[in-house]
Amino acid sequence: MATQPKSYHHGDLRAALLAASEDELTEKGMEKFSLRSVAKRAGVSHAAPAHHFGDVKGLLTALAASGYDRFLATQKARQRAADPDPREQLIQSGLGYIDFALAHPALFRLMFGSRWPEGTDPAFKDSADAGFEHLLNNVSAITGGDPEGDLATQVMVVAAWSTVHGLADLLIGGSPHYLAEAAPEAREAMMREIIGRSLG
Amino acid sequence: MATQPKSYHHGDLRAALLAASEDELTEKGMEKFSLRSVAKRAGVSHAAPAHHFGDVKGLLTALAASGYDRFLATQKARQRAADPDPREQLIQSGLGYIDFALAHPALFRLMFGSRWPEGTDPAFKDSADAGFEHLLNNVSAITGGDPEGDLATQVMVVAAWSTVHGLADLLIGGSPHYLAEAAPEAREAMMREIIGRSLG
DNA sequence: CCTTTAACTAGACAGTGTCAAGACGAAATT
DNA sequence: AATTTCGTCTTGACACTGTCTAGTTAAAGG
Repeated sequence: MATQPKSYHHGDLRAALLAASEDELTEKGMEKFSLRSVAKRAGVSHAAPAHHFGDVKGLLTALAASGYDRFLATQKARQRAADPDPREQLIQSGLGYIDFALAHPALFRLMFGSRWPEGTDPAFKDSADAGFEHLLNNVSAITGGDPEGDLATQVMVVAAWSTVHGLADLLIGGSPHYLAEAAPEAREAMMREIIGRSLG
Repeated sequence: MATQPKSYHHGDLRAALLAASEDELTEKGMEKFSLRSVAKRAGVSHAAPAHHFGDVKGLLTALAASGYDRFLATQKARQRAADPDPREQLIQSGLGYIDFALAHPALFRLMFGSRWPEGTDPAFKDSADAGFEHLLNNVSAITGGDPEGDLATQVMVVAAWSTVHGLADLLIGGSPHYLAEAAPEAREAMMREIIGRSLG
């Protein structure tokens, strides 16, 4: 018993609340999410979260930021284990994008598909921007162009991102059925084909 | 004064509540949506909606179903006004898909990006399925293949849908900035290019 | 040891969705 | 034409929500 569990001061309540929030989100979804239930999970009073996050929006903003960090890590991990060819690297990053979405659907939709997070929050913005920059780097490694000036690079960025993002969001919703219900190998093969096609 | 506005029986409260729900959704977003506020908009008591829709999930399911109907109508309208070439028809349908998402972002995300609607509801299912069948028809008009058996047709269905859906969902979120902030003509040109590319 | 200060609790408040009971008014039955 | 029936809507209550204020605890600094 390295830590006494019931001291008045928690020790790292901020981290505990983030973990509890993610459990709450995973089990109940954003539709049934409750701040008081999160506090109960962490073993503190219902008003404790306010001191660390202000309100529920602040808590969800921090959770989404941590989500973006792990989201990027998932993509990079897949890229490290794959062929270093720039085109293959981008495809692997896209497959990691989709992996994360399917492993954490409610968190993914909190990040991308809701207005809960405060977009102007610095930590949130940094984490979200890092993901976008990673995409820009992956694409410019293929085209050799500047993401800010070169039109072909911009088009490839939008094409790859929208295709991968659309696949992720549709699959979370179970559509289309013959892709969502396909065997993992067949599904990945089809997604590889489609992502590759989007790159021209 | 064709109708007396304050009779005990409303007349068509069901339709009025659906319209009020959409206003509520548009103005406050799903995050601040309130059933009691919807009832107030329609000028009835807070418990009146229950008799027509059961609970809030029932109301949102019906709203999403009506959304799918208009969603499909938006796509068909754009197709009617365009070149009958099958490929151009599919692109126009996709641009209509995105038009609807940008015109009704909260409704679009209620339909595609939430677990609020009850997926097993017959009316909802019919409306949602009609949109999918329309996509299948558009694609098989290009490939000439059977959507259920032909792999190339299936791949094109997934490619087109995910690309268009991803564009719509990203644009609602304001990403990527150089596409979201582009002039309408430039934006449509880029989207045409990207959707066309997804078709191979 | 005493004071300061951050961390957390307790209680109250307005607002939420849902349920039970009843009031209203139109349509159906006699 | 009078009366019953029935779908429609209201009222009031309930448990639960997020947030605010005031107060309690315990760790840190002088």
